Amino acid sequence: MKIGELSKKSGLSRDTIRLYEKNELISSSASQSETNNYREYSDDVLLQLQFVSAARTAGISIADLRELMKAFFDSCDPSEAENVIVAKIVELNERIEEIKNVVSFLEAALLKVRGGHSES
Amino acid sequence: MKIGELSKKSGLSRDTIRLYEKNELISSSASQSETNNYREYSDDVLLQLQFVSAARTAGISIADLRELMKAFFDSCDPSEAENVIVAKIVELNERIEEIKNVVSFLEAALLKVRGGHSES
DNA sequence: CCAAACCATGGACTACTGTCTATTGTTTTA
DNA sequence: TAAAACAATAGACAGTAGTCCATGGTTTGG
Repeated sequence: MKIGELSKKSGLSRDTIRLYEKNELISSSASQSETNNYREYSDDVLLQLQFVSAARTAGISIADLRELMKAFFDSCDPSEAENVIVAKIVELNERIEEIKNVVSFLEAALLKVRGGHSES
Repeated sequence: MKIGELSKKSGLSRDTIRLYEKNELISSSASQSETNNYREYSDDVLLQLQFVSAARTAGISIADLRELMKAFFDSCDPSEAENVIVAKIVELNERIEEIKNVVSFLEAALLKVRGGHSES
């Protein structure tokens, strides 16, 4: 498919898709036609974009995603790929804990706001 | 305390502290001295900075933190403050779920990388 | 056929965060 | 008292992420 269709299906703008491609998060091939330089995207790219989109929402940087996507698709060395992925899982679990801490703090603050004016 | 001490205790740079103050995440008072315009920070500000720091690490934006800090300290209307805090808790829990989804995806990818070449 | 819709490219631009620098003034300390 | 350390301010700067625009080429539908 061409970028317009990919844009519609992924919900990402053309510009964003091109940005991701420039950063090697996805790849494309040249169009069949010899007369233009349109890019052709496979269905797999749509799946990849869906993952990338979710990961970006979760706060994973483009640079980190490049590493991940490379590990998924380009790695000649499986153990290298494994290391990258495991490291990212660890990091994300840490982030979950951080967010949980913030949530705990907010819940405590909520109790105070709701009524606990016992001190001072 | 003055900004140097606050910087040491919080682990944030003077510049970052000033940035946060400009964005109303913390506040300070004028120094006792009449001859300078140094700012004076209370111990509470240190606690606030520790929260802010954790929240920034967890990916909460300065703009959102301004709303939260305002809800904590400046709100004349407790139910308004409550709404802001509850909304943020909901949002953070959603973010946790998003990150968990990404982790699940990565774990599945790990299985594939580790050996599961059964299909295709 | 021709206009509308599509595509690629490059660069400008925005917003956000944070750092660094220069300047100037104040306090501390040796 | 003089140097060193500290402070405030403003503006420049850098990196990240994404959008917008201008240009020019291509495809498609009426």
